[in-house]
Amino acid sequence: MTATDINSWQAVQDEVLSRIHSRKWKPGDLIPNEADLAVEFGCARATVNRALRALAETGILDRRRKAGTRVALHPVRKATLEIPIIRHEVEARNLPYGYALITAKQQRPPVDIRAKMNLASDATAMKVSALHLADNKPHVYEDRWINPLAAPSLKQIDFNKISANEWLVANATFTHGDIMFSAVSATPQLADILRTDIGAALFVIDRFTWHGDISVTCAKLVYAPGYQMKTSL
Amino acid sequence: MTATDINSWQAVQDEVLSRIHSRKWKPGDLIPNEADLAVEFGCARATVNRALRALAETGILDRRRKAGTRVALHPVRKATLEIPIIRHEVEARNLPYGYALITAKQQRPPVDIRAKMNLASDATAMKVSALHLADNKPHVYEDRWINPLAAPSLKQIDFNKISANEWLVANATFTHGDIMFSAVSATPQLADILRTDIGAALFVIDRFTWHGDISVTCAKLVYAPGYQMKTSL
DNA sequence: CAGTGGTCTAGACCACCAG
DNA sequence: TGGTGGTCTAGACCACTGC
Repeated sequence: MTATDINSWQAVQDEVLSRIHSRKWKPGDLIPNEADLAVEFGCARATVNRALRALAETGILDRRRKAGTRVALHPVRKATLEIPIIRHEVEARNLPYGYALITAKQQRPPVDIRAKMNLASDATAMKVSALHLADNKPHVYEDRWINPLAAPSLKQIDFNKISANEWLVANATFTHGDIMFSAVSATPQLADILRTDIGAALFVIDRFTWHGDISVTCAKLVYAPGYQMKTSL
Repeated sequence: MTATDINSWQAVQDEVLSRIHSRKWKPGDLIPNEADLAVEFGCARATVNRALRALAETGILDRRRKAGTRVALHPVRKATLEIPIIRHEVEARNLPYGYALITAKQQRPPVDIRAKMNLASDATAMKVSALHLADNKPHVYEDRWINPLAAPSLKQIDFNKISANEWLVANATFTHGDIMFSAVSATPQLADILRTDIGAALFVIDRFTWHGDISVTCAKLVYAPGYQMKTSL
């Protein structure tokens, strides 16, 4: 029995982490089972379970029925990225936010977009291009296709007043999506919009969202040079 | 009472998601409290709690004591990124993995690294530069400083045989870290190493890890053109 | 202050799967 | 096939916080 009982799942988690960090339990080691730890810590098994499950979700522990719980040998650490609304992201930095619509019109998407969004060959979709500003400087160029089937009230929206980014999150729920991060060189057009040099390295986020098997939107966000996306482990 | 009882937390989660996706519960709406839902679903409150807590962690719900549970108005969706060992990432794509050490030596780090790693002005650290190959082509350039205080057996390691990336995860646990994603233009040196053109847009990951208040390592990973980091929502 | 979510408990049964 | 984690339950108390 330890001097002070460990009776909250947070305390259990801290104790387990401390044993890992002190290398009492090393990567690859099998640790005691839940029942034994519950006895040792003086708490219920469910409490130990909650703590160990949380650690497994972050990738620090590996758990398998019958095989037991091990300290992860190759900690595939999971970083959680928050994907905020662009306006919030800018305002969180205490910078004035600005927004300028470039184009918004319904048209037939090019074949690659049609394929990715699984649209019929004669279908039309809403294309919205806009520039988000931070501190009166170009911040992100947003280039987006929206499937009208997924957002029926789409035609009545004035994308001069609200960004597609913001309108969609509240008005077109999605069930799942994919997101990709990459780097591209500024094309002449992008360089002009973002007021930077042709060839500058730009950070890009591509996002596809779905509602069941209906594509909702496909968006490309191109950030001005110098942008960094940060998170912690 | 629904036709079939909902008695697993997964089923509760599915039912709640289905009500959100069908817009029976819209963004901003207050949903019934745990006790009421437990009665409605015919399960224990703890089961409802487990389901709603999981949804809150992904950002779909907003929960506050006394105020209740609401469908998130601005779903700050959390994407979890897996940060794998580079060799595993390459092998997962069924490509042959290669590794070439460029330099590994103990030296005094430049002032900016010293500052970021919180090292004494006369301290030395191990600098390791290496190239990871996928399919015999340059894949990632790794440029890293390692604090010898955090990895005592450091000098005996032959970084020709194992990458610093891989050795560290198993031999120098960390308590927390920061990670940043950005885009840079290829310098002449980077272009040479990655066999690409000067000025090409490259995806970069910067990572700092700590063990308590001791810096463990600071790494820069520069990916060859075309690299995309993907995840799902 | 009172209602909500947050958590702990003790016990139970079950699903999975390594040996 | 037995040991392990995964989960559910019913009940209880607590912490926070909007009203």
